[in-house]
Amino acid sequence: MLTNARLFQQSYQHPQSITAAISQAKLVCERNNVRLTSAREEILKIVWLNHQPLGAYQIQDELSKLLSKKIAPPTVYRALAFLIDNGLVHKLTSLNAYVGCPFPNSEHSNIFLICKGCRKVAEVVHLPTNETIQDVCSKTKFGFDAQHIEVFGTCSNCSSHRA
Amino acid sequence: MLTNARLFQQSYQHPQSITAAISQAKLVCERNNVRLTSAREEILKIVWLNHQPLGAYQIQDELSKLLSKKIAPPTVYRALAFLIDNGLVHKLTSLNAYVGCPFPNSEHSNIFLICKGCRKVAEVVHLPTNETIQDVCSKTKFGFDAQHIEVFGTCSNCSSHRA
DNA sequence: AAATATTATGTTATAGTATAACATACTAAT
DNA sequence: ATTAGTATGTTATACTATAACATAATATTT
Repeated sequence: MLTNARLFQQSYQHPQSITAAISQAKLVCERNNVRLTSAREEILKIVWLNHQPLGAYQIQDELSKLLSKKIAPPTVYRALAFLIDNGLVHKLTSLNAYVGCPFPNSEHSNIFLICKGCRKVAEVVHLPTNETIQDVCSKTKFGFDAQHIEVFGTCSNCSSHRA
Repeated sequence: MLTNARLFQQSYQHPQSITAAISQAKLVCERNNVRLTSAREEILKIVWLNHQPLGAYQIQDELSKLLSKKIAPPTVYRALAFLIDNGLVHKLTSLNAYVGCPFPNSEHSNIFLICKGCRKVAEVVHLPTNETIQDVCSKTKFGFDAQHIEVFGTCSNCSSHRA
């Protein structure tokens, strides 16, 4: 099982993870033969710098501050669409918010653990869950394309602190 | 495994399922000690009459036609919130659309099979998937509250017709 | 290097989704 | 009959996202 669930721990401060994420993003873009432009890179950084998923208009504000100029929504949405297409960012549909993908290279099942306490979100790759979903699809003769799983609850840090 | 996936079949025309859904809804509301008012009941019918998930503003239009008067968004959203709270309707967050729950009485895992061809959505209750998700939660010490699973693909009817 | 094609961004306007706030009406329980 | 609680009507507005068209940057061909 592959996960970044340790980000739920207070001590976890994603050490050099942003720079690692950016260099990995560069590799992904090279492989996909697409361009990681500065706007896209800045937005990826902004998403990564925040432990909580960000809304598009929060990203707009951050980018606007960073560049000291007005940014219009299409700029943000276009960059997000690009990042999502290339597996670098995910949209959490129940929150209308966006998070950086911690393992853009792996095939993944997109399980998101969303903490109601701290609002942080961890992603998990879990093959057994993929298999059970495949089982559901075969039983219903449903041709599988993609899945999106959001799990709501309380992370370990929040449950120990607010116990 | 509990599912209404047969609605994907063209022949499936939910026979008396709307009236069954309404009477079941009445039981649920009685049990929960809440009121299924006429606005709520009409909206539940509207959602049930459509095989495809409906957006809130589509529901608004339908209700407006049905009652021959203007309906404002809060009326729809309040009824939807009520129906969702009582497990009678689900929101598909990736579509911003709403569907009737075929088995409001059962504890369920909320797996939605969303067909890209006909846009119909089936719901599935599948305990093994629940168990794998529980496993993910215990491994990450994440206190489980709820889950929402959306699976995208092509239903049997669409894949046989467009093969 | 210049011309062209392709891709990305800026800009304005608007579409689509959802809720706040307050007034009124209905229902249930004294 | 009065009151408390719940539900609905109404208006305005907030939040989320995209269409459409102009401009700029990059890549490709000549």
